[in-house]
Formats: sequence, C-alpha cells, structure tokens
Amino acid sequence: MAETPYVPTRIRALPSWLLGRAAARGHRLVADALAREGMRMMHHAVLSAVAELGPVSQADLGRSLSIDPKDMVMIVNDLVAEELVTRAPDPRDRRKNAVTISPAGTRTLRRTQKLGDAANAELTAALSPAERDQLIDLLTRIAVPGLDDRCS
Amino acid sequence: MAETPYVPTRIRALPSWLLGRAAARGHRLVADALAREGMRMMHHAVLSAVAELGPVSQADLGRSLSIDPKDMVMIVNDLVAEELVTRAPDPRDRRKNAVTISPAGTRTLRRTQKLGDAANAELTAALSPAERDQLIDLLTRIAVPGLDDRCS
DNA sequence: GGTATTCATTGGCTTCCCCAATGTTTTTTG
DNA sequence: CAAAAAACATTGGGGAAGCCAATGAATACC
Repeated sequence: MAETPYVPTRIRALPSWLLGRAAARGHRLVADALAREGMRMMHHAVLSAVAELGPVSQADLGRSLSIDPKDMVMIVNDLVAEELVTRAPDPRDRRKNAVTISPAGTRTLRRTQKLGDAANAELTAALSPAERDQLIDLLTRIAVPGLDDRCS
Repeated sequence: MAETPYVPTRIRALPSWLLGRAAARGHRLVADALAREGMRMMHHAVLSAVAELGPVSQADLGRSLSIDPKDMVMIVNDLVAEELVTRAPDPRDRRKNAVTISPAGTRTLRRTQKLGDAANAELTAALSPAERDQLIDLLTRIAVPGLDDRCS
C-alpha cells in the first residue's frame, strides 16, 4: 500500500500553483546553497546587481529587483556591516546613496554565484539544456507583464 | 532619456529568480481575483482539494498541497467558520478530522474556480496554448524533485 | 502490553510584500 | 526667483506564508 501523495488535479494543473511550488523549491535550493556562505538570496541578488550596475542608488536597485525600499535599507545595512559594499552619499544627487561593491564583496560574489548556479542546475536537473532554455524564455515572458509597455 | 527598468542580466537569467518573479505575479493575480469573493489562495486550494478528494484528514490535505499542519488548522478553521466545509472526528480513526465540503462550499468553489482560471489565463496571456501546455509540463517536472523517488 | 508513530493543535520565528509618514534634497512650474 | 511637486532614504506597522518544536490523544507496530 503505497500511500502516494494524492495530487488534486484541479489545482495541480494551474500554472499559478505550479509556479508557486517550483519557485518554493528553487528558493529552498538556492537559499540552502547560499546559506553555506552565510549569504541570503536577496542579499546575493543585491550584491550581484551592484556588481553589474556599478555605483547605484538604493531606489534603482529596488526597481531592478522588485525589492521594497524598506527591505532594501535592511539588506544594504547587512551588506555594509559585512563590508561587502559601501554606502556613500552621491555627490551629484545628495538624496541618493551610492552603493558600491567592495573587493571583499567581489570575492564573496564569485563564490556565491557558483553556489547559486549549482543550485539552479540542480533545480533544472530534470530538463535538457534546450528545455531549460525554453523554460527561461517562457518564464521571462510571463514574469513581467509590461516588458514593452514603455513603448506603447 | 527613458529610465528603463535596468535588468541585471546575471540574476535575470537564473531560473530560480524568474520562477520567483513569475510566481509572485501569479500569486498577485490569483489572490486579487479570489479576494473579490472574500477567498484567499490557500483557502481556495484546500476547498478545491476537499471537493476532489472527498472526506479527508487535515494531514492528507497538508501532504497533498504542501501546507504546514499549523496553517492547515487555521485554514480549516476559517472554512468551517464560513460554513464551506465541515470538520468532524473520523469514526474509523479518532485521531483524524474528516473534512468534508458543504453545499455552500460547492457553490462557492464553482465561483472561485472561475476566478482562478481567469487569473491564470491572464497570467499566461502572452503564451500560445501550446506554449502554455509546455510550460505546465516543464514546471511539473521541476516542481517536485522526487516524483519517482518512491521507486528508488 | 509496551513502544513508536500519527494526528491535530498551539506557539514562536522568519521572510517577503504592501502601505503610510517624515525629513532632506532635487526638479518642475508658475 | 520662489513655490509646489516629486524623489530619495529611512522608520513604522501589518498581513500572508513558510518552517520547526512541543504537546496530548489515539492508533499501529512488535
């Protein structure tokens, strides 16, 4: 008597439900991997974005990553405390805080990026490379409703 | 100078990140739709599962939907308060609570299911039917790691 | 018959998301 | 040029969801 995990087909077929489950697993895998470096997902995302965008304001970071300003303050607080980034007033616009990655941040990022990539590989292990690309394509078109709303 | 939403490509290409964003949008769409009937996502999922599985224990419901026992208590509490389900001790196993859908629950479910389906249609509006099916297939294979772990 | 397991429940903790208010600085506008 | 409007960082509060631990009652296993 295998007590199979009954699957309510009604719910299970909904993209929103599947997305939630898949996202939960992805979050768990990545978070666990990053935790081995004492890093959390959002912190890693911000660090990666700072590395890519250069000195950037917290507001811009928040818009890029869909992170609430309130949470951004906390995340940057943590990253500054760990000396992975610096937060200095932007001389060109003194409202803004210019967030810049530090050498230690760059070093940490190199490690956490590997961990994140490995976790993502495990997440998509059941997929062929072509399928993985297709998944990324489909998700990209779903994730943001107005990718070209700007041009309309 | 269009202040485009800068997209950190490093992060944006990660399936885990895309899944998170897409799931967030799906959650928002579905939650907003269900809210118009005073229903929340988890409540709707449980109601739907109860309708499909018949009288069922909370533990089984939790396993089916990956809901924590603690949260299940609250959800069933709410559903009972709204008289959408009944919770009675199972005579065959007095540890269990047999959760059963009520006529009112069936009626409400019919409405909330339409709302949920509509929200999912909007979520996948950018996809062709074939692409939507493929997305469901890919997500299904990603969402649960051990679909056949039982046989290992 | 005694040990282990399952079940429902309560409690506490953490993360993420959303809204509101404030003081400072910039931009827009009249 | 001065007043109004907007943007920025910050603080505060609150809701939804997830995760682990502990408890008492009931069942299953040995």
